[in-house]
Amino acid sequence: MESADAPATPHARAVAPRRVTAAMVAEHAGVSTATVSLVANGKSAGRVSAANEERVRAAIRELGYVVDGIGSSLSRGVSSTVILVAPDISNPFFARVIAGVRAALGNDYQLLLSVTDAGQFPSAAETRRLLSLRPAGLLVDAPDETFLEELSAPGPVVLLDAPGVGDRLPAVNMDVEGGARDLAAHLAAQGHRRIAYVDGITGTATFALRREAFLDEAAARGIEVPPAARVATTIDVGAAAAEFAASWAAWRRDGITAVACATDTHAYGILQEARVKGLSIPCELAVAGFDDLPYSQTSNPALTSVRLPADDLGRRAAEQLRRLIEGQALEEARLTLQTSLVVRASTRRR
Amino acid sequence: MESADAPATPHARAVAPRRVTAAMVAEHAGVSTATVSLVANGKSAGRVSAANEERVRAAIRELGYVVDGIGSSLSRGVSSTVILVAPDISNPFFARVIAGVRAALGNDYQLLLSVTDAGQFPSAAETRRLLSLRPAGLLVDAPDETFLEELSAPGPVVLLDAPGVGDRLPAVNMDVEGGARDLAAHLAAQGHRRIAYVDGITGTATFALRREAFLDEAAARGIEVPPAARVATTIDVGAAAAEFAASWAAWRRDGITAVACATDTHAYGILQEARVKGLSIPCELAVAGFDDLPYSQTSNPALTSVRLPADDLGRRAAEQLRRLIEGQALEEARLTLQTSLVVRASTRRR
DNA sequence: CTGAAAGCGCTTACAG
DNA sequence: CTGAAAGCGCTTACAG
Repeated sequence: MESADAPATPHARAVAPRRVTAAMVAEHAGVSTATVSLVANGKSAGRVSAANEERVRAAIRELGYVVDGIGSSLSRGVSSTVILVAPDISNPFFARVIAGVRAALGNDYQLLLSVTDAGQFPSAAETRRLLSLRPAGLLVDAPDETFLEELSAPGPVVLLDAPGVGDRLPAVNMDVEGGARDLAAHLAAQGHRRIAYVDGITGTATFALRREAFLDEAAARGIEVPPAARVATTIDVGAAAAEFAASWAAWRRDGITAVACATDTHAYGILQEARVKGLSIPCELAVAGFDDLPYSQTSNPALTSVRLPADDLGRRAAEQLRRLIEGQALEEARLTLQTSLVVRASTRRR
Repeated sequence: MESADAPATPHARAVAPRRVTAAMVAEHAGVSTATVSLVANGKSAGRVSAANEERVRAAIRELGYVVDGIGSSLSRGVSSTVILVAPDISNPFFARVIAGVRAALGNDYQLLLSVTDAGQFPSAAETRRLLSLRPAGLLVDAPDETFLEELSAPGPVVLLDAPGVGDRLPAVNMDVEGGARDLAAHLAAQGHRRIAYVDGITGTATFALRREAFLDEAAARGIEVPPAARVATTIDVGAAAAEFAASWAAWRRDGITAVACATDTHAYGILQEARVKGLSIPCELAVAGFDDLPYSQTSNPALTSVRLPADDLGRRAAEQLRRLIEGQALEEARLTLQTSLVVRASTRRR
């Protein structure tokens, strides 16, 4: 666009200078672009003389050269981007998952998130466009089967939090089942015999697993969860509070003494509304959740919760993906991380 | 890598087939890749015969061709990716901002998020790598001056929620100042004369603005906010609750009758702890926040809050960015969106 | 309306 | 150790 005979402005203007290319670096250093590429990518060991190496480094520094991601990707056939596809971004749990992913990816890969509206997944068309960016790998959080079917990614994929979904793909899951059973056992030990269960309303696999395991273990320990005491709301404090406000009178009559929730967020809603009703917790009503969000330590009363290893989930998934990207075989294609029940004041009667 | 004489498998295998290129489509349709490019990019009007157009479309369909983002970007000099850089992902407010951005971007641009740990911004090196992906444009949420200084993006940039920061860049802000003044006026009208202020602890510009405007308007209306009643915590329910628990006795002695918070999240903490202490809200203590998160409608009592137009913030910023990307001039480089005070039970004494 | 060809910036066998 | 050259997949003047 600019005329070619305009005087070359080296790095006089700090603002939006002409893009610095490997060719410019090469000329500046008096070497070929091949040498520049080797040095810039840290592949120079034993292949570039110390003198040239130093020259190239100096030129890179002076000109402020950064390897162009697009050119590099086209040439190598793949970018160094890892895309994390996730349906639920506004979740403190998810923020910690991301932190884990970033830690494992380090500086070698660029993490980008593709998110849609709450609970949604990208459409097939969106996914294809994502893949056309040639990501080095894909991380897919809490996917549904439909999404996985139309995914058919050509490269490495690792699922996170996808119990029972996409069985042929590598995945990192959490033992929510074990956590659910621990919780049921704990409530049984505290003497509860009739319990309510507040579920999530999305069809995410992990919720079904939490519920089924809880109900199963509860039944095995002589706890009843009457059909009228099984409800579901969106993952929202207010929605859970409203549901509890509407249900509590009947539940009380029915002899309910504890509420187990599919997420801590639901539990916060129960706590809030129980306080409004003047219920003493845990004496009149015990409350427990899943996730062990940070706030569960400071809520009043502190919330008993099944601790899910969010950071680890992200970290391990990213580690697996790296192995795949780097062509290594996975020792175990599907990992399941431990969970643990954290008992706090909201259920501790003793 | 594979030997060239391997039999071409057309679309027999659904799983990870060979990447379909424009050249393959061209051959299939009996045209040149130039024609394929024109059709695939919707630039065929008046430049491709109806017959060829149809042939190409058929071939695209049959082969499942998708324009390669990398090749396309390299050729055009820019990708169709918009990168949203944000320091605070786990925030319900931010989820709505993203929804607005997505709505405005539509299918023309691919939105990718670059996030770091809470409150952090990408390092200069990370940013350079981001830019090497040649994004069509950059959206930067709640930036600090340092980040903007080292940014120096070559392409279009629009800031969101960056009051008083990066004055030379286009931005979309919200009139938090007006909202803060409305809130102070409302509390004055309700008869409060001594108020506490709970601030955020990050140095984000919007918080400083909220606080200064509130304090200024409060002073103008004869309200005192004693130094001992100005505190700051992280944006966390538990942290705010703990702060209130520690401060309330002194505040009460000091005659404090209301607490204004920099975010609704802070306010939730105050509400929680006030309930624990058995305070009647709003009679003994009025509480208000900023953001008007969804939960503020259903909290008990419902929370008075300064409503910030999150969707609009995202939408308008993305619209501005699109104009910039498409080479149009901005009518107004810096927009300020209206805010409004939503009065609810937590402050309505009347 | 159409296609051959140049070029985007890089990486990587390959020959020396 | 080094560089010339091919090639990644696409877009876009350009000539016809």
